[in-house]
Amino acid sequence: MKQFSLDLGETASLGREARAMLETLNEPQREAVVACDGPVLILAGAGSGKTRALTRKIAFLVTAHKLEPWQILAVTFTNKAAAEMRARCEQLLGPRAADLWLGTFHSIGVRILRRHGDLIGVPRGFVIYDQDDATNMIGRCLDKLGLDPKALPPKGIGQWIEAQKRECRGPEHAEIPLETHTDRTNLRVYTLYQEELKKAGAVDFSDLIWLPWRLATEHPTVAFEYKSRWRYVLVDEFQDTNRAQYKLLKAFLNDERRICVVGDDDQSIYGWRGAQVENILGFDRDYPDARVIRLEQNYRSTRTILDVSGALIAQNESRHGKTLWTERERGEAVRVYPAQTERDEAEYVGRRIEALRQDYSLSEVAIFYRTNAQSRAFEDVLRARGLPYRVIGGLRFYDRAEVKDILAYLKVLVNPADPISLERIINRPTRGIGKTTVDKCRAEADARGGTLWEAVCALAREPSAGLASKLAPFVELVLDLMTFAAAHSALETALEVLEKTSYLALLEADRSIEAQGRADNVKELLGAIGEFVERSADGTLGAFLDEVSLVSDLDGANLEDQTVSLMTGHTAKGLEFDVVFVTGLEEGLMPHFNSSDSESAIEEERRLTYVAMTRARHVLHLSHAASRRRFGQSKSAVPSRFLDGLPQNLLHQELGGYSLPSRSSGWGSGGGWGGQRGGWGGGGARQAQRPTDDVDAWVVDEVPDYENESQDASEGLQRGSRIFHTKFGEGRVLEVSGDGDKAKAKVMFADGVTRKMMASVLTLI
DNA sequence: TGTAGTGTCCGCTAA
DNA sequence: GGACACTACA
Repeated sequence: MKQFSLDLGETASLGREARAMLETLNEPQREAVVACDGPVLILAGAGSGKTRALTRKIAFLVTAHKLEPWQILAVTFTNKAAAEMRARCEQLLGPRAADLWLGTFHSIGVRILRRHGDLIGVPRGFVIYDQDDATNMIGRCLDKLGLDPKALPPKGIGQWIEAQKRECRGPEHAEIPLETHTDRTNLRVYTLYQEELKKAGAVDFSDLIWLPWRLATEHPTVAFEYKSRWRYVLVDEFQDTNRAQYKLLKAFLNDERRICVVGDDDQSIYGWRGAQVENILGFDRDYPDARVIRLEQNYRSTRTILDVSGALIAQNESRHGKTLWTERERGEAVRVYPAQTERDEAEYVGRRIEALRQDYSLSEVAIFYRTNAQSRAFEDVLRARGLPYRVIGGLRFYDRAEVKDILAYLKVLVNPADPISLERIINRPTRGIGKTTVDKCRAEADARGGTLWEAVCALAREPSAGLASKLAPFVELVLDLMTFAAAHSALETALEVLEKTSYLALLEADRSIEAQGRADNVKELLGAIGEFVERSADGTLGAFLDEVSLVSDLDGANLEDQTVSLMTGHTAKGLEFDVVFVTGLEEGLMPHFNSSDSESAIEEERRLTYVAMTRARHVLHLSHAASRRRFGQSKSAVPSRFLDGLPQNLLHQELGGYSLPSRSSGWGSGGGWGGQRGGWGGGGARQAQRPTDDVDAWVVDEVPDYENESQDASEGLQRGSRIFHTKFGEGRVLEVSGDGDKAKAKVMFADGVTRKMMASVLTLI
């Protein structure tokens, strides 16, 4: 076999093409590219050019070591990252890059299962269940077992099952915990759940990881095939892999052990979904001969941003520890804005964006927050100021009811055994098949031991059952669509579904704003299908469904156009922007309430904050609010502990609305920020103050109520008032009864129908 | 069987 | 503030 090892000193003997792959790299990057003959761990700090090193390495393997692209497996965290890496490899290697095995763990899992899944009872045409579908399925299982879903929330059981699958433990596995009664019940559900999934021809997200592992361990021929194929394995964002993913990698790794993992323990932010920092912290235990390379030169941020974020992450106890440095300029101070309310915070962000607009493109501005719900205030302000923005994440496009409806139709056409999708569409749009009928169909399916679809077909053919008149047309519809789908493209099929079900027509006939939005979403889905058919070599329905099952929040977001980006810190991982706002730096939010119980959870929150801060190239803003609306109520908040201990000389304290209401000036002036955690004293000119201890004393009831200002129709509503209703549109009040919260109004709407409803759902116009 | 209204619970991050 | 379950009524 060809000599695989190359020392740095030997690079002179490389061909011109291979040498080019080493150009303009710094020393550690070059070392990372060249180290090819055994396990390699690259500890890559934020902005240290790891994607650059990875793509160069792939190209180096092809040009210097003459590996075929299909002999290289590269695993990324998101589809977007995979697409970017493929594009960059194409620049280096040309069309050869198309043959690389490059994708997320989940997409590679799908690929393997599609090819060999039948060996472990996964049919070729399986569908992928998202968390929603899986939860529904668990609900069905509880039903069958006669268990009460209120006492045993399906979501919780789902998490338990997911935890087992993360350890590659099937229901029969010896190490399943059985200590408590809950464990034992969960196992009963898990067992049935797996059976039902099998019957349905479906797999869930975690199955996409652990079933391929099972394939490899139970079927040596399969393992052998991939072991001989993949001569080099690269893994990005290794700090966020879970145990099953690591096991999967090892199961397909051959004796040459040519694996290169890249990650940053300081950026591990997915512990809550099973990521094992230990994978990266203990990599050199698993592979004692692993070469460890550190990339510590940062090319992204100013020195100030680096120093401030570095001071934050240095407070974590459990970390490899590394010091990022840069040759870049000192840059501007990090601005800290103490806001009064979340509205005030959003206004500040809006003002700053307008000021910075001269120097930076809006596509280079990002607002980060801890929870998706926080986007609202920013959206309101940006909209009011006419600043274009885009929210990434939150309610995902493919999670919207109308989109899921259409996808459910398509899933049933591919795999009618899928009961979750079938139940979703059986009465949508309404065709008189209600719960009672569906229950009868379920019972029939159980009695015959077959699938729900078989039961529906059988009952449709049996007039004596009394359900046939409702079911027969539905069965005929689905059968027609199946025939159609077999001979047409994914896009044509989707159009046919909409046509035959009148789904879109019904939405368009409904004049309400919601229905219009839903109709738009359906059309957007059609656009996505059309785009997929054009782009993909395999434009089948099945391929499309696979893809949409695995889209992440970032996928499809066009970050280039002239809009401000809003997203959570989690979604921001791997991205960078010139101007960054890290918002909501308050105790309870960042760190989040649910993480306050353990030091390790706090450390993860700190890493999340660190990730958010290190996205910034030039200008970084940190902000917090004295009070924030949660669940419709104002709640007071103190600045996050993460603000303490930042180097004061690198911060610029903005004057903000964060101040005590005048009537309670008893806290005195100046020095009020000393606090128990320290670090905030000293700023004599600072206007903002906070109470040192008694948080509950914080006065919030004077916070202006922006949300409900001049909108509540329950006051001022009278006979003859013109009103607006989100569903029925404009109307005129005929009669008002009751008062206050309980006031009701009789309204004549534009469609000529009179309706009686709560006054609180109406808006005066 | 479907719909609107009401009550209740719950709340983070996500492929 | 929203998702969901339950109830009253058409």
